Amino acid sequence: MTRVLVLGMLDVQPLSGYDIQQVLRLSDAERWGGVLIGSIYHALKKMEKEGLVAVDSIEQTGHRQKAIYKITKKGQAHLQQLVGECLEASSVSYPSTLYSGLSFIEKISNDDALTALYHQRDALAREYAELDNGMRLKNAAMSNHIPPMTNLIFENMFAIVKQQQSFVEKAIQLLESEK
Amino acid sequence: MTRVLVLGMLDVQPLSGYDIQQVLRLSDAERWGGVLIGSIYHALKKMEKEGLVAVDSIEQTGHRQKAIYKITKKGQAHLQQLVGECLEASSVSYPSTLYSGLSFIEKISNDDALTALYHQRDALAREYAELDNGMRLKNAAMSNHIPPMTNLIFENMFAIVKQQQSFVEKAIQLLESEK
DNA sequence: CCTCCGATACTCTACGTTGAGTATTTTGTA
DNA sequence: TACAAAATACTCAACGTAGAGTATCGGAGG
Repeated sequence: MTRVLVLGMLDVQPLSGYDIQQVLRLSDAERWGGVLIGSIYHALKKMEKEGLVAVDSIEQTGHRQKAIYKITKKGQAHLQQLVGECLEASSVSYPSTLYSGLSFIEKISNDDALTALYHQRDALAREYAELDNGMRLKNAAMSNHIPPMTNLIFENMFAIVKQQQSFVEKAIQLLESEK
Repeated sequence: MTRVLVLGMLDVQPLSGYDIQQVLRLSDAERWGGVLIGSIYHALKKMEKEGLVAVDSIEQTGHRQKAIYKITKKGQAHLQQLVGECLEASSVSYPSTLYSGLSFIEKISNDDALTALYHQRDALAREYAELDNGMRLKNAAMSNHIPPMTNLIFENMFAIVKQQQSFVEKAIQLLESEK
């Protein structure tokens, strides 16, 4: 997945590892992608060896230098391959840590469990607020003309968070009723 | 997460790595957990070094032997810690591979994209069917007395798959309308 | 003019995951 | 009873992730 993001960005224009990190940070991909610095540089190095990307130029700034990578023909073909795979592979992702926590919830006291789930609820509320804020910013930046696919993704993210909120709410009610 | 599952199971009774794999496979945790063999043995070895689990006994069968692990006092404390963390950490998980595929969907032809998304739709339908089947089996095995928390988890899984299905449907419609 | 803080650009190592691979034992079946 | 297939039990190396750590550079305030 890191590879798709990195290749996809390099296909627009040559970038350095740091640039990629920045663009990712500013784009909404940061929220759902969660790709960290280490993975980006690793992917670049790896893909360079595989001939999917190549160093375009090296910019010098005093004693510091940065490598600008560009995508190769082979890399573009690989990108298409990867995009296809991403689209067709089953995409359900369950909140497995929460599930495992709930599965073994009897291992801790009812009170401790409730406290933890209240934190969970707060975290979800924050997530929702940040998402909302992110979309407002995006809307403002694009003067209310967000591309339809991006919009679909946003809507899906909202739906996922909402679903998770109602799930946690039910779990809390269940625990509270057992008091 | 592997650790919670492994510790949680060992807290019920001593098991070997292979046993853990089997129990996981039979339980519904296999569906959402997706913990692989390698990870289990790795977790066991690691936790043994940390004093969270210990070898309870070694069963000999001819020239083959299997190590039965048990949880330690320290491990039980750690398990409680972990369960708490699992419950309180924000649990939203977005389908990031699908998102990245959709983000770069212009990199492939409209037709290829649609073909891939039809596969995605099929995969989701299969997932739904398997989930349904899994719950029926569970219901039968427990003679319709599934514990409420397990039931909540099942319901949440259904909701997630359904949400994903409607998302993919919308994406498909969007692409078809652009033909 | 200096200095200190934050941005820039990347390195490095520890860690968990993944699944193919290995070797033994049991089971079905002819 | 003999043989192949399946189950058992685990090993191992390659790989990606993670994020603390290192070092340089630019600019704002004293």
